[in-house]
Amino acid sequence: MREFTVSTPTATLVMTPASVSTSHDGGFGVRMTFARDEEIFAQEEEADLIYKVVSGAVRTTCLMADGRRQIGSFYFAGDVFGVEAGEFHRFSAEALCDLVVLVMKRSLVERDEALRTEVWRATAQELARAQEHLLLLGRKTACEKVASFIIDLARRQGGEKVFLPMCRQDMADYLGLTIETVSRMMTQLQAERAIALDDARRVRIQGPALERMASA
Amino acid sequence: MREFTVSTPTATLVMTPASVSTSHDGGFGVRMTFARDEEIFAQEEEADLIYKVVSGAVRTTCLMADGRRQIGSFYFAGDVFGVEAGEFHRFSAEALCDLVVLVMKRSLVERDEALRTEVWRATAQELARAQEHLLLLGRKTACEKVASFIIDLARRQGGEKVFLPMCRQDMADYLGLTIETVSRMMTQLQAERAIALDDARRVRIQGPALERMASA
DNA sequence: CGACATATTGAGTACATTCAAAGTCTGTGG
DNA sequence: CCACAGACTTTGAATGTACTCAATATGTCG
Repeated sequence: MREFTVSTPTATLVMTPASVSTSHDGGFGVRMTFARDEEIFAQEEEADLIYKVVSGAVRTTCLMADGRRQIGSFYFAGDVFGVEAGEFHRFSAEALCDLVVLVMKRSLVERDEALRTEVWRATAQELARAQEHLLLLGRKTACEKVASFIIDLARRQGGEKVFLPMCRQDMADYLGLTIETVSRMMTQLQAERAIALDDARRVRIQGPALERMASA
Repeated sequence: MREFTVSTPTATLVMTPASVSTSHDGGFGVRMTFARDEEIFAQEEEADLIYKVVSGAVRTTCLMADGRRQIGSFYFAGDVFGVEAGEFHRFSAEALCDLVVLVMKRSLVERDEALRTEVWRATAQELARAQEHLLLLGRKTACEKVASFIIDLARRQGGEKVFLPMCRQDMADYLGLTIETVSRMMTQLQAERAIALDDARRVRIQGPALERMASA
């Protein structure tokens, strides 16, 4: 169906003394960088590390045997990801674009009071996001899904101008749609003057029309 | 669209000395009971309590302005629910059937080491469930949704015989379908000898056929 | 038994999909 | 600077899965 560059995280892991920081920024330890589409961890892989985005963006995806794909979430600067209830990752994580993260051993996080609190907050926040996502997937129309998605990104980026760091396929796999449908809805939102497109990835929200179409 | 009996929790809150237990069972404090379809907490209500099911079952639901409904999760004996990242509940919670829960103040949980750990584990587990639910809603067919749902319940109940404590409307709102489609899929699964129905709520899983249809 | 809620079945429709083609953007090399 | 290749996006036409509306069946409780 689609292909992914499967390169090992270690291939780009920077472990020079200069790249290792031991405190600040929540106490997360090692800095790592990934190129666009590189895998950070794989589905079914052991989950002994916890990550925090410094810059760039991440998607987590679940791939079914026949190639169907669901994106669980997108993560941006400041977001924590990779937290699991069990021993293994249930989704894989990939860099949406060039990425810098801080990485910490799960066992260390569990021992440190402040880190544990931070990770707990992040987990609860992620659950809230997932629940919002459930409503979107289960009960919203294609148009509402796309509108909600743009509004969500706008909130996270804090402005009327929204940059979409992901391709249409990623949007589709997040929204439970096809690329064609996403594209059609973008066109429709433009026609209805809810958004304007500078190019495929640069959206401007035009007044309150989009909010109305999202049925938040 | 549909109606709910909106009665206050306090109406059935048992606060006699006999019903108050202070420890055991994870340290959750006060015992409360709810009748079928009673509301435990409401969407947008302040989230200052955390709950644990003793017996019975719970559904959490999000209601849109136009009546569309999404069920976030079902909770059974031993499950913790009502945990929020923010100050308010984003879903409401209702008793699926006669229900007994243990209730504890959120502020107390946050102060107690053992409780905090238990609640954290429950939150991470709930996130994992929600992610599985995302895949189901976003990428599975109606038939796969119903098959997966029955298998999930079977795992939680631990056996070939599955009891569905919820009505078809609740199943539909969990699976992002209509009652008619759920009903048709139940009939289809029967026709294909994946399940047998003793009555609408008593399902027997017939060998490995159902697993195959779930595309887990 | 009759009344009401819940569940199933049937027929026609609609929304999103599939398959196909055309258009746009980006980067590379001449 | 322009031409070309490849990836991504948009548009078009036909199809199909799940939905809506309607009727019937089953179950439960007075």
